Amino acid sequence: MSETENSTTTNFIRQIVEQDLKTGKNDGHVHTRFPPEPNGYLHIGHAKSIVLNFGIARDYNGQCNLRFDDTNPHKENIEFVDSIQQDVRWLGYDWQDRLFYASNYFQQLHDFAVELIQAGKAYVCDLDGEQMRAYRGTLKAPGQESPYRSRSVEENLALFARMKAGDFADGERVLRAKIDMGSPNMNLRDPTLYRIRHGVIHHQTGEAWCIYPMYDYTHPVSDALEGITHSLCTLEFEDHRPLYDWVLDNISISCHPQQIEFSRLNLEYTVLSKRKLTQLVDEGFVEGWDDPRMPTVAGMRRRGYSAASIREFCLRIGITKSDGLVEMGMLENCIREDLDAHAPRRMAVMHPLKVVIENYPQGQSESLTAPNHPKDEAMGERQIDFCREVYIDQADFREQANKKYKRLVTGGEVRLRNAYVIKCEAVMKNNQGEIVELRCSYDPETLGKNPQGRKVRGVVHWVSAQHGVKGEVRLYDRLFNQANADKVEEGGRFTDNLNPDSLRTLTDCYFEPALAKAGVGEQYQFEREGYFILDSREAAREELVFNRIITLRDSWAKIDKTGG
RNA sequence: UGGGGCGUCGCCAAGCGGUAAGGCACUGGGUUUUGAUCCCAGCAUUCGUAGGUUCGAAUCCUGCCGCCCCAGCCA
Repeated sequence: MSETENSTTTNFIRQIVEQDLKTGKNDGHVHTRFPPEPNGYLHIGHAKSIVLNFGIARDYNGQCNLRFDDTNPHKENIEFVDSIQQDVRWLGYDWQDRLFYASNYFQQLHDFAVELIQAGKAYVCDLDGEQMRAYRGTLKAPGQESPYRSRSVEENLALFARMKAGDFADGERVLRAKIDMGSPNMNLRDPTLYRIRHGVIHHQTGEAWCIYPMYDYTHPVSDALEGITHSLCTLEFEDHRPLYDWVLDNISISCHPQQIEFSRLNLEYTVLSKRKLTQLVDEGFVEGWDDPRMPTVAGMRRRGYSAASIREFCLRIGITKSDGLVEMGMLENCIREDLDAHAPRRMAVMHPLKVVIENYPQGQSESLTAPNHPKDEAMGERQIDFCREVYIDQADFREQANKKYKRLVTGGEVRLRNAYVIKCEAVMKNNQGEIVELRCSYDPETLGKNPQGRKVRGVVHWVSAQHGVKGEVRLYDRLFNQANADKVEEGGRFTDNLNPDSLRTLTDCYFEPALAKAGVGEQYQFEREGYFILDSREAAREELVFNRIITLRDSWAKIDKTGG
């Protein structure tokens, strides 16, 4: 697809980078990083950050590291570490040999902490969580200094060593920065630097450590150690920046990256917080992290979104500091644009209605040729079998309708896509009065050309009853009913907003024979219906199972609804 | 004693003192063996608001209003 990448794309962060380059800051280097915590799967909000960080590195001849911010072992695991790498790669980015873990720096982090203690800028505090909260003050009232704040350097050194040695239980003591309990910025009221965590096996360091550094302390040090020039993060870290700078100003390290914040992505009809996504998975509201309805990279991949379309989306929404709620239509347009250009066309009938073509010889069939793409001849063609009995979609026939309805009506004509024009001669019903079959005739002169003297406006897709392959289709709709899925009534839960009809399964579908050879990861357009992909988890099954990625734009639906 | 941010079309977003880009959505019209695609046209006299500075303000200044974030030993 025509990615706007690196052409017109600019944003305030790129402007800062360009300015830095111009003034020779950082010796003309650009070095970014994408630093996820491995406590869940990546979602489209992460994709925004990935596209930003790796994109800047690529466009300004710099580098971008992948770094796991793995300082809180009991929320993290190796499954997440693996999935994150897979997802970043799938999105099209390469960190080469620069895969890092914050835990790589545990020793250095420790040594810098000792340095802070020696400089009288950090102390061991015995207050428990509740006491600490009380001492911290409130948003409007200053905090009180901890009674342990004035311990001697020697005592702090000894205590910190004992923390590290495992002499204390979880929560018994922490190491704190000595900054300002009266600061209007809560983050500067002697923030915790280290806490004690026993009995957890860290996915990288095992049981080597029982003290773990906090994000606010770890992040600036990790960035500096890696020579990051621009440390990009989301808006909620804005008031952590003074602490980020404090850490680097008070340890013996020369590199001092610039933290720049941008707004996180909010998307209509879904949630993008790891906490909530975790709940959806853990409480069984969805099949898993890769459920096709999930806004995760894994879910979107399984759903059939292309990496290019996700990248394009991330570029189109831009980077700013204002928080917004992006319409789904924006994302949908990106995938439709990509798939329209690249997906081969096929025919599939999802609500079959049998059509018997009475003047077509019994037992006969023929192989018709159909292009794989209406505009791109290079995509070739395939054979489609035609015979006396075919299926069309129930929605493509009405006993009677006004002239706005361009499909088949009793006594009317319609073209079978890539085949002949047929005319409905009779409607067969069962005892309940339901339509079960159509009796039609076909005009043998209409293959590849229009009939003489009359216009046939409608075209419908079809599948040969004799040659078609039966299978399943899963139709996905928005996961939530509310555009702002996070917004809940007093006392409610965000899961109250879940759309009960986000998944519909159709088991009585017919696919044209060429679809039997569909491979994992191949997207198709089922003409007049939408874009589909084989479900990767069901690919081993004998029966075909397709996921609907997205419908085609449907202007008929609007006309029909307004009384067409 | 509160602090930090943000307000430009329905949504996203350029704009950086010289007279409101673009994309999505939407509305018309054309082409079409997909009611798709494609093409063409339309869509902010006005930038949260009230003042001020200026020949000139979305851009600078002041006040007001609205929204978001912060009181984890989470990130």
